[in-house]
Amino acid sequence: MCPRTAEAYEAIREASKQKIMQAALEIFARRGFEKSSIRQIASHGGVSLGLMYNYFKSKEDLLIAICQKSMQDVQASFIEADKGRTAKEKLERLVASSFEILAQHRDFWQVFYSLRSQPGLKDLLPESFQLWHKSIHVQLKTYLSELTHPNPDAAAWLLFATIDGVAQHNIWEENYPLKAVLDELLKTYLEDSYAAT
Amino acid sequence: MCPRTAEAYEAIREASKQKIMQAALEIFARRGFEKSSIRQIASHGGVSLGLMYNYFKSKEDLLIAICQKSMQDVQASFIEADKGRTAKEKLERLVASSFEILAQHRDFWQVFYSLRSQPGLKDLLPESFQLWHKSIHVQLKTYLSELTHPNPDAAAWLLFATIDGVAQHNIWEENYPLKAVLDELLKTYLEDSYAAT
Amino acid sequence: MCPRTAEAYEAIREASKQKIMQAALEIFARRGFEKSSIRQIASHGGVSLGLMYNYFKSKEDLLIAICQKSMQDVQASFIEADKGRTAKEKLERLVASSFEILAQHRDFWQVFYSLRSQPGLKDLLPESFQLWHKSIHVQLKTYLSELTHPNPDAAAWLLFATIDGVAQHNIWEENYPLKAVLDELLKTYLEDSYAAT
Amino acid sequence: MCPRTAEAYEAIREASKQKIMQAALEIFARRGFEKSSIRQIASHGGVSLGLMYNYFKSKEDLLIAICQKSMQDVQASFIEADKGRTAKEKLERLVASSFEILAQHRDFWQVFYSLRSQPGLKDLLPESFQLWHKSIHVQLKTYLSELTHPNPDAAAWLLFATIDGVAQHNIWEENYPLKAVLDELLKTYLEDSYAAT
DNA sequence: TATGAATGAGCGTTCATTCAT
DNA sequence: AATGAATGAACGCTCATTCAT
Repeated sequence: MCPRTAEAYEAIREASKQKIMQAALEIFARRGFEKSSIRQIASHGGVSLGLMYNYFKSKEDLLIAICQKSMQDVQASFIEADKGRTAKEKLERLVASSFEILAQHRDFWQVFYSLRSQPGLKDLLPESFQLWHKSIHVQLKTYLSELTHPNPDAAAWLLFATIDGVAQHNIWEENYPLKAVLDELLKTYLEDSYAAT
Repeated sequence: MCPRTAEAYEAIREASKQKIMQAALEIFARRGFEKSSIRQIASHGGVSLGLMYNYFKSKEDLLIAICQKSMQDVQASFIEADKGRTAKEKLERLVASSFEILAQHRDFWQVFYSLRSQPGLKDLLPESFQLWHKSIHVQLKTYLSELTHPNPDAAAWLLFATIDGVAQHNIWEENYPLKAVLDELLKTYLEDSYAAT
Repeated sequence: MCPRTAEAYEAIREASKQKIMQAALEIFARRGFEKSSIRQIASHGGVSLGLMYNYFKSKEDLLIAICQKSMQDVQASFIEADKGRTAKEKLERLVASSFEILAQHRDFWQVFYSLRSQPGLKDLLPESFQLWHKSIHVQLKTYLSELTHPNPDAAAWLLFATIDGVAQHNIWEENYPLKAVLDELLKTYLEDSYAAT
Repeated sequence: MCPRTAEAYEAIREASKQKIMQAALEIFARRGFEKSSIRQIASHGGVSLGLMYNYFKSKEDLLIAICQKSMQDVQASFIEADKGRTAKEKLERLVASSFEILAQHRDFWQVFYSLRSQPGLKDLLPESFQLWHKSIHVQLKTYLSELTHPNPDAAAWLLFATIDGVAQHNIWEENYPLKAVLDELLKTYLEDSYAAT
């Protein structure tokens, strides 16, 4: 009753995995990790309850898998952003692409921000998130150094916090004036007034 | 007909209430609202499981009571901050006092930020939080207008996001260079260069 | 702070006891024994939670006390009914007084009937209820014998069941045509047709 | 892709459902609905605590399911009873079948009567029970009309109360002389003396 | 591979009861 | 005599997880 050609197995496995992860991401974003049940995810993904455990050890394991996959996408986008010529252009690109990524992966960011503020869950994704945080700070610091900012380290932290804050306000607040705020952000941080101060 | 006096009972009640609220705040901050159980809170507070229900209708009611109490403290501090003479001084005080409050009420802010990012929980505290959000934006906008900022609305959103972002990074990140970042923040937003641009 | 003349104590005790029993009877009738809480009863009676335990060992003990007191009232009324001259008159009086008692002690009967059908609770009031059941049957059988009923034992059971059934329908059913049914009852059981059959 | 067939699952489901319903009926009858706990039912049925919730939304839902199933059986028996030729025969059959049903579904009737007398629970089964009550009265009234009873409405209420009362006494009283009482009942209500009076 | 019935630890909550005052 | 704060066993219920098929 269930013969399969061997070569089809891997494709089926991958398809099921993706289906489950996509369903889980949507449910996690909509209801939060704690309040999402495995049943809801399975039902939303159109698979059986037990199938999930063929691919993921546990609910937390599923969350980790989703985060790692999404982080890869995000990282890829960031690397793309680094291709500007001048430091100013790079910074502009970085900001612009950050918010494009935010729009494209809204569900993931929703989940990401709620994970980051939930103390218990932060420890689940220890390495990647911490490393990523650091790397963003370093990247920003580099750009600001190239722009001859007098205090690139503190300014990089500040800019990072600003981007983070805007991103979150944009997610939680409806009708957030994102464009105006980003314009203001670039004006504030990219005025070539550093030499003057 | 010789029970305790009414005042004695009131004192006992108030003490127990505070003990429970304090214990709950610590547990909520440490583990998140959803993952905190009544049993953990009771145990941490050194009271029995059922005592909470003498004072709070439910776990959610307890959360609301905690938030309202903490919000009062926070509001009081903010009002204090408004006593500067010039707009610049007011803004400086607002930023300074915000982070003093953050340090003094770390647990509450931890809980606040995790509530705000959890989809379901945002609706629990609808009025006060939303109003507060708005009022901060308005206050910042007023200060920036007084400082003749060319685009006070967008700048107020931006500044708000920055403060929010710094606050969160300061909470999640150990050894966050808060002082340097705040200096940079004030330098960035309080340069009296608005007239010039 | 709480001096009392010794002679007043007993009066106070009795008054409190009655207040509690009356409150409990009303609550039990309205919500059923299981769903009534000690808190509700104390609150309804205007006394403190703990006072009840000065007078009654437990919730069940309170129930028993109420039933015993009410049964005494009921018994007294029944004895009164036995004062007719002829058997026919006695039977008429018994029926009439039964339903008067029912109307006067509605709350008790409500409780009584719900107790009787609740298996666990039947055992709480073991003697009085059983004895009372038997004595009613005997009394009815005597009357019917005097009326030369050919099968007084079965008829007494039947009449008892009828009275019981009418009483319950009258309690649960709104707008129950009690008067018409009782007329019919008397007509059915008191037709002097026994000699004929 | 080789799970059990859909029919196999359905059979398993039905078996478990029946097991739970049967266990619940027995426990409800023995201890009353309120005093019966899900744990007792599960234990008595030899299944796990949570299994009930795979099949029934709640404890109340389980009760409703049990009542509906039992009511169907009861209704079927009543319809059978209506097949007599004369009104007298129909009435005889109705009474006879009522008490056969009572004997066959003793647990259900125990539960039914305790539900009916418990104030809060009466509202749980609103439609079917109320309708059924009415329909019995109507049916009895019809038979009595056909028997040219001078006051069929009151007599129908009376007969209904009698049947109800006998049924309950038969349930609560051990060694109840049911046969004799029923004979007496039929004699009382089926004497063809209506024309004479 | 895929299914979903079954489990049971743990949750929020209630409430009869105790006891220091 | 009277109070009500405090207790904790037990409740109905949820849900991540297991496993026979």
